[in-house]
Amino acid sequence: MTAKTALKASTPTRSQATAEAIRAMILSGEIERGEWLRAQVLADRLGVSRTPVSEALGFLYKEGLLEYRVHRGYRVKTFDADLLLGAFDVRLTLEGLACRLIAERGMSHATAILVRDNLARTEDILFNHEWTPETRERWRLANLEFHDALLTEAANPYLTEGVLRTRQLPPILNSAKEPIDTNELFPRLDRTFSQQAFRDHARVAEAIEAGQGARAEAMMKEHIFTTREAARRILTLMVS
Amino acid sequence: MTAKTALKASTPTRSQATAEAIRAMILSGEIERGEWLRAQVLADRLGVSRTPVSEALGFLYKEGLLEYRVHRGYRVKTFDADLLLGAFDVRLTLEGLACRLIAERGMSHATAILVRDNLARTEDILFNHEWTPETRERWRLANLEFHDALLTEAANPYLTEGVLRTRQLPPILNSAKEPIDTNELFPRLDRTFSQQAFRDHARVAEAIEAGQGARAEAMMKEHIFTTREAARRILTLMVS
DNA sequence: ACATTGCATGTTCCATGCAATATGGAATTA
DNA sequence: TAATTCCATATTGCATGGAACATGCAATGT
Repeated sequence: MTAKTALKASTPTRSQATAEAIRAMILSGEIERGEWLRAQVLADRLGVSRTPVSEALGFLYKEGLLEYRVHRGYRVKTFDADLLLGAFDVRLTLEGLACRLIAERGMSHATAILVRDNLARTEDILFNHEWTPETRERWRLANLEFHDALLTEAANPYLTEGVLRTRQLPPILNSAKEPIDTNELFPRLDRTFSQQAFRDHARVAEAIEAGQGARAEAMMKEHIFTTREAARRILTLMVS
Repeated sequence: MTAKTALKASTPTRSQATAEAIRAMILSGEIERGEWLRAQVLADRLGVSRTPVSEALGFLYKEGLLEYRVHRGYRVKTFDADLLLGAFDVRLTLEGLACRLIAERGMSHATAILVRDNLARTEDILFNHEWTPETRERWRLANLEFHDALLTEAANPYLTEGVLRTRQLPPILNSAKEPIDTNELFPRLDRTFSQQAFRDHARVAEAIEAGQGARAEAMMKEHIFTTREAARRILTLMVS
């Protein structure tokens, strides 16, 4: 455990800063799954009182990151394969819906530009550079940007919120003491996966621009389904 | 404003009881849309301190019922037609997914019994009784029970949570000072709508029991789409 | 041995006082 | 008059102490 960590002052309230700090602790594995979170301990560690800690925990609870028991407090949610796969089911359904809606109602010019640029950058990363942890991270961020751009374009808070919730689980999965580095395990497979993902993205974008709603939806669902299967394989790896 | 209201002691903590009390105030129209919620006022009215009120407001905010501004507080979220229709888009997609998953993996015996019983009761309500506000309310509860049974059977917290969020909006819609009583406006239309909903339910159940995933999904989506269109008509009624 | 009851302990839950700040209008200026 | 600055005020945000309560263990009884 690190000593008293200073909170970023960039967030307007201590509660929000505290929530982000605790979230980071969970995702980094500093706080383990199933561990009870004591308010006083967190408050001391973060240099705030128990009040903003309590608010932050409630916030993360509503986000689905923690579980709660009256007069016992909060702890990092534990989950099994069914829960993880279920999260992917919801996610692919909702992101598929987003693509169809965008295709049917048309994409804004700004998003169209962003998506095209994103695809060009992603292609460059994948095919003009060596596959190192650094390029892999750049690819991961570009990948996220693509999905976020479409979510934003869909302009549906319920859809966005639902997707964001399902995204919490996979990072927790990797927050184990010995996170699984797929790139180290299967560098070629990992790169092939990324290239396939890029081609999926391109086809989704093509379908949207052509106004092919059903195709855009199906393609996005298939795209995320691939990730779902990968997650399942990793999960079985961890269990065995 | 009523005098100091005693909170139900049935909930384990004051915060939760307070959240439910405030939710009821919003849905009953006692608190109007766009109105700022002052913590001290609510605390006095409910006979608690500001702490549980604050927690309750944060809770309802995360549920999507309120909006929040730093150092200003919370107020009942205002919404437009796009947001409401978007909520229905998400809801029909997710409940459709639930039906498909259940059809594919098979329904538990307990749920099968419950669904069959629910359909029998609903049919009785609709075809063997006069259409009064009282029977209408009984139908509404039976209708809700059907949807909840399938949500429970799907056993996917992300799906359930997403649907519950979308359900918050329509009640707010009716929380205006002069709620729209569709039954009073169009009693025949209202009953016809309910009967159509019943037949939809029956077909969904039939498809699920037959293991027809795609049909179950499509039928549930169509079923909720009908409600979506009704909501849209009501909304235009309110604006004009 | 096993179940049940009572209790000590640690933690959450809540009340309250003070500090921080967003806001609306008065005072000021061009 | 219109725009701008400044400030009083109301309200939230936060800290802290004490009440309430779940839990695990020891004592007691069957």
